Amino acid sequence: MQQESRRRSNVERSEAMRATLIAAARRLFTEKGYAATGTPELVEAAGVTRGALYHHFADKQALFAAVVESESAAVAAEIEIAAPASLEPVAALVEGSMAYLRAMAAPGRTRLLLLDGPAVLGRSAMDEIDARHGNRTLREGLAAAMRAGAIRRLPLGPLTSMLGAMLDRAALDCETGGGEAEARLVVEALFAGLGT
Amino acid sequence: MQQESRRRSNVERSEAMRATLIAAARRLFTEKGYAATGTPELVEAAGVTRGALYHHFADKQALFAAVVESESAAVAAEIEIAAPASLEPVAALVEGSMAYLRAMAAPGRTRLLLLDGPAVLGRSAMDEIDARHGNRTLREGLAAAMRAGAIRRLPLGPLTSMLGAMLDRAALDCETGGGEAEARLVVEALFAGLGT
DNA sequence: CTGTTGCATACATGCAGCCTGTATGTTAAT
DNA sequence: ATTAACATACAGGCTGCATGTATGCAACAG
Repeated sequence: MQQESRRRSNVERSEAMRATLIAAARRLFTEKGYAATGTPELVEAAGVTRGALYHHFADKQALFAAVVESESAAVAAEIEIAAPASLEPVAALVEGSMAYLRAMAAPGRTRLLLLDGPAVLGRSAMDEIDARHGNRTLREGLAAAMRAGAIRRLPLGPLTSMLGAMLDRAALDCETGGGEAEARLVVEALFAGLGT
Repeated sequence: MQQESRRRSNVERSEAMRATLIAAARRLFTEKGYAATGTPELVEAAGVTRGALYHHFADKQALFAAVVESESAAVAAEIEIAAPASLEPVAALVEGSMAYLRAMAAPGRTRLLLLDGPAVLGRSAMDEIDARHGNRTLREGLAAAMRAGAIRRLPLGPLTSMLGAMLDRAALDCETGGGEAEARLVVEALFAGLGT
């Protein structure tokens, strides 16, 4: 009956352990933040010991990075569903932006990805992660809109970076009471203002 | 000769001690970040003991908040010099924005105010500080431009917040090699796009 | 094909060092 | 004399590592 859990290949064991640790870490990091979450509490929530943690991850920060990577990918996936390439360029930008705001409304995501992430991993490391996920979708949307002549031609890197930061901030504002509708007004006005 | 430093009123002693601690803290927090700066090292750099620190500040976080408050005020002062009310509204917005970027180029300021600040003090506390300093100047500039009919009427709170975040991000990008000239292009385009 | 032998991997436990916050002691101002 | 300003000593917790143990795995012998 417990034969499957006893007789398990090493790679299965490792993957299961990593998943368990990442799941527990995501829960605690999103609920209490990075600094307030200790590794003793973390492994106790996961039902394992600190030995397992430090076997699979170099340090607490590496586990945090794994959680950030995972959540960042989940957010990007939600965006790509809401803003398919079939939409008109500017509409896709607006819809993708709103999908980002909805995705970031998941409890604790803003703290994990926007507050603790940059402070713990540093801006450059977060940029590298973002470039593969959330910001990539925005960059592609902007590039498509420029190619179609729907918005002005501007330096793509800085523009993506700055508009992304604007959306990050909108996600934070939505969480602290700011209405999503008002954010949409501003987003639409800014994208419209970029029109040729 | 040392009479002045021996015979000193208590309020003078306190103010001098607070200033000494804040100065040392600013240096270390900007050089190494909040988490990597320990209070033993901090007081040793200031030439005092930990007793003095915990006499004047509730905890390490409170000292950090004092440093943030001080730097934030300094940045706002630099902006108000560069963007006087005599300028035309949109020009004042652009010049104020560029002054903000230059002010944030001081070593370590971006880490202090944009990375560690939000993570350590929380978004709401940082907002409360910003509302009295950096973001206040932007809000006033936007309100004036709206009153003059130079830009579209949009919800002032969200607009200020999101444009401020955009400038924060531009400051970070400038630090990691991104050219200030490119940032200016984007800033000018966005403000121009807001024009009526 | 099967049992055993040797090694690598996965994990548990215990330890050392550091840091934070507080409680207690001492000096100087009022 | 009383209180404020600071120094010193202490307790608790946390991180990372080093050591110990069990389990999977591969090769070889019989």
